[in-house]
Formats: sequence, C-alpha cells, structure tokens
Amino acid sequence: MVLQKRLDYGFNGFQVPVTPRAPRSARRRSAINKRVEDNSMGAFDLLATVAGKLLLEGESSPASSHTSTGKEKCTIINESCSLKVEPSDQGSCDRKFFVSDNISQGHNQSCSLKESPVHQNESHSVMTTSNCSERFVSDMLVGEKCKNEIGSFTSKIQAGASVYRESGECKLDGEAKVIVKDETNKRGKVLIGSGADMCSLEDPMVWEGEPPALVSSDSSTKVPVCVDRIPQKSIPVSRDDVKVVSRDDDENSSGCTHPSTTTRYLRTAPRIGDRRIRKILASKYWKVAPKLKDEAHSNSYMRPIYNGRKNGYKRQRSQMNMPFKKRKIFDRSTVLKSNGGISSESFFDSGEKGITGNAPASCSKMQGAKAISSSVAGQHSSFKSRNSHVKLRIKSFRVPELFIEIPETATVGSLKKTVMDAVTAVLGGGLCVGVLLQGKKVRDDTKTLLQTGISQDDQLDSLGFTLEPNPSHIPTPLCSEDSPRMLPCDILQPLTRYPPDPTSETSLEPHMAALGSFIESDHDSAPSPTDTSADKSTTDSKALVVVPEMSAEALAVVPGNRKSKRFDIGQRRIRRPFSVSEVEALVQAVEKLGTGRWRDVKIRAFENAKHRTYVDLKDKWKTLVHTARISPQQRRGEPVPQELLDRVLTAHAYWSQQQAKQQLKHPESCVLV
DNA sequence: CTTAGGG
DNA sequence: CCCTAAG
Repeated sequence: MVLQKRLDYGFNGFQVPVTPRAPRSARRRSAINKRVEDNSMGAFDLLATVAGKLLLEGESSPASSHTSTGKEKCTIINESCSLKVEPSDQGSCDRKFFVSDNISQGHNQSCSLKESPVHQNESHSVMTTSNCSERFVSDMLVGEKCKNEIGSFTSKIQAGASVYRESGECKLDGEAKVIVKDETNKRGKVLIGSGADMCSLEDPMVWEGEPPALVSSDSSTKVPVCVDRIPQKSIPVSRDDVKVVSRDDDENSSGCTHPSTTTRYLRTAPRIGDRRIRKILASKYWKVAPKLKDEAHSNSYMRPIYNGRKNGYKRQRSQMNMPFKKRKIFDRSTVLKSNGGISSESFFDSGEKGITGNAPASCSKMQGAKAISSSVAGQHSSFKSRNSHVKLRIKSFRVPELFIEIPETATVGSLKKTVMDAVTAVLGGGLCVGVLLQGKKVRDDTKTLLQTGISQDDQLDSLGFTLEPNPSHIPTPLCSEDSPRMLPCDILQPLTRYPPDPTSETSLEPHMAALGSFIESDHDSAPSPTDTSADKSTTDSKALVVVPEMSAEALAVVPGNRKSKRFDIGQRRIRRPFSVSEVEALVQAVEKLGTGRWRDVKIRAFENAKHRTYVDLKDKWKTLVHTARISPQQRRGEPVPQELLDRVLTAHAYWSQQQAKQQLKHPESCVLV
C-alpha cells in the first residue's frame, strides 16, 4: 500500500551532450573528435566509433554516486519541469552529466511541441533545422513499425568546414566529431557557422551506389520511410519509460549504509550482481568490427555480439596487459583532437506529442502515458576536407523517454538524483547507434561510407545518428577476444517486457519483500533473517523501484543495467562496512545454511541488498572468523558484539566439521546439507 | 555462474 | 574489496 503521493514525470527525452566531460584542456570547447581510419571502413565501424565514443566518455569518470547527496548540478524549472542533461564542468563533480532546466534554451523552445496527452501512443518524428525554422512532424506508423523506432533518438549532425566558429556555437553541450577520411570526394560543401546562420554551398548529389529513395528536402516524407525500413524486431521495445520511486529524503548517506536512491529495473535478474554488470561495462573498448566479407551481402542491420563474456570483464587497469589485439582496438577508439570544426546544432525537439523536448515532461502526472520516444532527425550540413575525411560533429544525442515516479515529499536533490540515475542507466546501458541517411536507416554495416554515400557531401546533410535501446541487453559491443559475430538485430533477444497488467505496479512488491533481507539501505533496526515482514516492502519510500508501465506497449527500455553503471566503470566499489545488523543476518544465515553456500545465503538474507554479492558475504564471513579469533584490541571498525563473534566461531567450527565428515563419506561428491 | 582462496 | 582458478 502506497501511502505516499507520487509525482510522476515523463521525460520524453533528454538532450545529452556527447562529450560529457572533455579533458580540462579541451573542455573549454567541449569537443571531442574521432578519427576513423579511412573511407573504406564499413558503416558499422562508423557506428562503433560513435558508440564507442559515448561509452568512453563515461569510463574515466570517477564513479559517483550512490552516495550522492543531491548536490548534483541540477536545476529544475517549475512550470515545465523541463530537465536537461548537460556536461558537468564542475571539477569537483564526478558526474559527467547533470540535469538542468532546459527552459533557457531559446532555440529549443521554439521547437517544442505542445503537450498533448492524447495519442501518446503514437509516435512522431520531428525534423528541424538548426534554427528551428522548419519543423516536420509526421505521424509515424502506429503499431509494429512504430515500435521499432521508438526509443531511438537521433542526434543532429552537421558536418562543416574546419573553420567553424567556436563562439556561440558549442557552449555547454559537448560535441563529438567523427572524422572520416574520404579519399575520393574532394568536392566540398561548406557549412559555415552554425545554428541559425549556417549556410552551405551545395553540390549536386553524386551517388556511387544506389541513390537514396528519399528526397531530402521534404522531411515529412523522409521519416515515414525511414521507419518503414526498420526491421520489426530490431527494436523490440517500444518505450523507454521507467518509473522510479525514490526515497523521499536526500540520503545524506551516513557512512555507507544508505546507498541512497537506487534504481531498480525489472529486467534485473536477482542473481546478477552489480559486480558483473560493472565488469561488463568496465570493458569499454569497443571493438571495431573487422571487415565482414561474409556478411557483405546482408541487408540486415548488423550488430556485433560476442562470445566470451569473460573477456569483456577486463578492466581498465588491465589494459596494459591487454593483448595487442585489444589494445589496438582501444587505440582505435581513442579520441583525437581536431582543429577542424564543424557546426551543428543540437536537437532537442521531440516528435512526441505532448511530452517533448523542452517544455516537455511537464510536471503533470504521466500515469500510463504511452509516450514513445520519437525519432528525431536533423538537417545536416557537410563539408569535405581536403584530406578526404568526412568530418562530422555530433553535438548531442537525445536520451529516450524516461518515466519517473517520485514521492511528493522527495527533495529536489533526490529528484535530480533520480533523474540522473535514470539517465545514466540509459546511457550506461546498451545502446545501439543507428545511422540515418536521408532519413533512411543504413542497416548494412558492412558497406563503406563511400558506398552508402555517407561520404558524399550532399549526403552528409542528411546524415544522422540515433541511439537506440540495445535490443540484446548485452551491454553493447564491448571488448572481446573473439571476433565479433554479426547478427541482424532482428534475431536478437527482445528485452524483457513489463507485464501489461495495469496493476503490475504491485508486481514488484515481492522483490521488496525478501526474507528479512536488507533493503538497499541498512538500518540498525535491520530485520533479522527470520522476520519475514512483507510490510517492509510496502514502504516504498525507502527503496527505489521501477514501476512497470500500464500499457501493453509500455516496455522496459532502460537497458538492463541498473543505475549509473557508467560511473562504476573501472571503479573500485565503495567500501561499505557491514553493520552489526548485517553481521547478525549473515551469521544467522550461515548458521542455517552453512559455509559454502554463499549464493543461498545471499538470497536468504541479503536478497535486497544489491550491493552485497555472495562473494562479499563470503569475504565477510572470512573476516568475521578472523576477527573472532583475534583479540578485541586488534579489531577495528564498528565493534561486533562478542556474542555474534562467538556464534561465528561456533558455526564455523560446526560447518567445517560437517564438511570434513562429508569429505570422508563421499570424497568425490559435493557437500549437500 | 559459484566457490574457494589468495591478494 | 578485487581477482582468478576451478568446477
């Protein structure tokens, strides 16, 4: 029973700076450039480059924030509740992004759409020019096709001359540049300036391959076609809504026992510990797909998947020992600076009726909103540099719609954090990058930029990138020893869907009512492993829960990874001393289950303490035993009641004996109790 | 993925 | 807490 009133916020999308945080030296410009080897690279390489960029941005980030205390650099605007994710310039801020109001974005505002609660399950696409002078809103097909495109967001990309103006252009937003060599095309279209005053000198289109079926001038027709071509199953999820309930206090985490608001995603398998996720994400190297001759004829939108997950666990610090192969890959995604400039413009407008871009989210309750992230494409200008590189600058990406539910009594700080978590979860999770050319999705990753026409000056105008929920849940193409296998998105596993059941909001309750488990935060009054009180879950003001959406279309899109994985990347977990109550629970569980069944212990007593993995419990037991054996004077930290330590020794002795007995009886078989 | 142990 | 070998 939820006693607290909640405020629901539906965020259709966030504009996310591509480069949340550039090196100090480069931060001023906030631009990051990427250089891609040559023109022969396949489209996938381009994707990997772009996507890799995104991931890389987050990896070096010092982790953050579980214990964030709402100091995030965020601001909330009253009326529209429009939030914007922006790169954080604050040195002390660990985060890459921060949420702030988007109201001030004048140019964006002009593009915003009015809210329209109705037809929320329809998806639309909006195309705008940088100055928003144009706006195309076209209804996209509703239904299957529509779903496919849902959740994707497009970045606006513009290629421009190296002479782009730094002023007035790239202020807050980070930018990413993609530089691709293009040996053949010398003809150039130069885009000067940015935003409203950008202009370009066009060249006649010259297609090497098949010309695009669309006319770039008319966006209204572009989009539908684009959608049309999206494989039905490529994006199994129709929305990115996430309902998050956060604690109503700001969580000035006392010590480490109050992990603070944490987002919990349905898709999460209880058994999967943070650790694994973190590890997977830790491997931030995007492997650029090798030439895939075999797949050359495939039309499918390909994406790489990898076999060995173990390889993906490699952490940053392991890089030095990384095989050359890996390092090479890593190097390849290394960000290079470029003096070349380009202009682009951020895209913020969303096609979503109602919840949109700027004034979006509206403070209104978005209950059951079927908001669907719309795909946004932008106008692009291009420029061909002499060195035959195609230079692109991606100013920003939009994050798919988020759905947040938070208690009325929550503090602004916690709201910020909640949003932050949701956003970072999306960012940190698996995202696919899609390439749009002339509004058409380029699915054949094996084609070269040249072949697809991406390297064509004219085409650069209509080149766009989209970030889409990764259908595979796999934290996107990460480093792997094995060569990536390319598989069409179509056959990838769809994300777990939320039950269509409108009452599903309560379906999560069971998760919260674990046997005397610790709910995310530990309290001194923590329950003993035996008192199974379901009441605890009812108090959802304590923990974060992702509440499923009502509509059948409402699907969990937030990439499987919970909370801000990105920040965890490469980061050692924060130390969280076990509280006495936790020790109590541990001891009790071990007394019952014995040593050697840590997973069971975890499930039994720490089911909801997500930060405690069974390995942690095992380690803790180990230290407990050690602690119990040493003199009280030598012990450190919060003193553990001698009574508990005695039980530890007793239990340890008992189970050790049991184990020994089993060994004698069945030396071969495993120990079962 | 789990365990078990060393670091 | 991390990392890894083993199963």
